[in-house]
Amino acid sequence: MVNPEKSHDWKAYEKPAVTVDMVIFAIQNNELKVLLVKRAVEPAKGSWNLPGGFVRIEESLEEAAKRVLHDKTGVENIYLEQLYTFGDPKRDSRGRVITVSYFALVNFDDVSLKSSADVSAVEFFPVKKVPPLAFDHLQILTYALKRLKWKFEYTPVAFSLLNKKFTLSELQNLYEIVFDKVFDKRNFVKKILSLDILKTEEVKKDVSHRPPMLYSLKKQIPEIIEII
Amino acid sequence: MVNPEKSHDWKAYEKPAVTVDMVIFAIQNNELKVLLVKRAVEPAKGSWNLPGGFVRIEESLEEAAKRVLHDKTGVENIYLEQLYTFGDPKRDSRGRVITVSYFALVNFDDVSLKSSADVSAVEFFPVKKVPPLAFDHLQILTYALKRLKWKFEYTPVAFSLLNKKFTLSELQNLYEIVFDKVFDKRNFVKKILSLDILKTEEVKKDVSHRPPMLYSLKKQIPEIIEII
DNA sequence: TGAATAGTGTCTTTCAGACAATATGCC
DNA sequence: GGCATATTGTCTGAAAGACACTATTCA
Repeated sequence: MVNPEKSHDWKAYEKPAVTVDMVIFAIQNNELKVLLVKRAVEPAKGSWNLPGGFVRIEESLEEAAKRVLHDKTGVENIYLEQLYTFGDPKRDSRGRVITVSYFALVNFDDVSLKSSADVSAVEFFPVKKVPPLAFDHLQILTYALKRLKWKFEYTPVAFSLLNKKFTLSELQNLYEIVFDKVFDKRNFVKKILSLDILKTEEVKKDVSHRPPMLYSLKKQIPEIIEII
Repeated sequence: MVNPEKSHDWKAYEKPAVTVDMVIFAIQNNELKVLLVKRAVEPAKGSWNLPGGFVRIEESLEEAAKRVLHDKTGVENIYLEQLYTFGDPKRDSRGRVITVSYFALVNFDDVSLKSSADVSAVEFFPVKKVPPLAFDHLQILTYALKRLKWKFEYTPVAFSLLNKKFTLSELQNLYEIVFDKVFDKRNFVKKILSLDILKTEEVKKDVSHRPPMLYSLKKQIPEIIEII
């Protein structure tokens, strides 16, 4: 076998294909959901998997991730973060495919799902009820869920899933969905407000009960901050 | 341009090269050091960079990382973790090269540095005094340092850098090197022992002062645990 | 005035952090 | 006894967590 480093002839060396796979989370009906696509082509035709695509030769990994995200959901400018790179030589039956996984948080109301030639369905599934996934995509999803919880605990990503102005109940509700447990309202509010990252807006209108205060994020927020 | 997903002819599509780059940390002379190699070949001939190599078509990413690590340092079975994947199209002047970075913690005493045809020098540098690095390797190193500190704070990785039996002073010394600050001895010991992850071994022999107690890690240790 | 949700305060316990004196072994 | 390093405890302040009642709007 040729050693590419020694021969300096690295271009002649066989290269793996590189893809991005997206774990796209959203909240709907008080549930945490993840976007899946049904494959219309081989391999694993007919099975569900994470949306993804090949990285083009002239685009960066993040550009590829944004392209896939936009193609499937129509959303832009959302929270996007690289997760992990999976490169087992046998993970794809077509040959050597290395995938760089990303996770994204989208506001469900902003999404308009779009299909394409290679998929027969695009759908959000509750993370507790995902169908069997092709390739190693369950492993990727599991990894993303772990990262999601960590991010909620230590960074202000949760606000990416809310509208610009939100109530403290909406925020608490979001944390309760992600961590799948209830928090004490008094302690939750005390903690959040003590972080000094929120400012009050106006009072919410058109609710059939005591109207809550609307809050928004302050301009300068630390990237790492213990939330819960 | 051909769309590989639609054409199903993805093998004809131009593929990027994939490398692994290693950030290998060790402690020597009470300093945190990182392993660098001096390039003997173009591009960037004569400049320092992180050790790395192309991922072979039949090996996993982690196998590639272990191979590079072993080739340069001779060590095996050490702490190894994937860091991040860098894929800017212009990061390497030779063409499209995506690199999966790894970080490793090695015990300096176990290392025997080895050169190879493509490098003219292999050397540990104090992280505070690294020479200019080729490509985006400074960015990778910066990222690795951030991860290293996080790992020290929240996981028991520090013990990978110590002998199996160690004194609490050695452990504290390690933390002081990594965080570049001093900790109060009483508070440090109180905190570490309260974690209930250490067990006492025998008293250390052959020291010319009061002999310290040796400790070792218990068998079952949580992966995430707030240390400091 | 009842239904629905918003908003708020106290107590206890735990933990981080500041701080220095005594113990042990070797020479 | 002197040197070098090991070992140990108390106090204070901050924050987490348990816990329940009052306020506001609308129908």
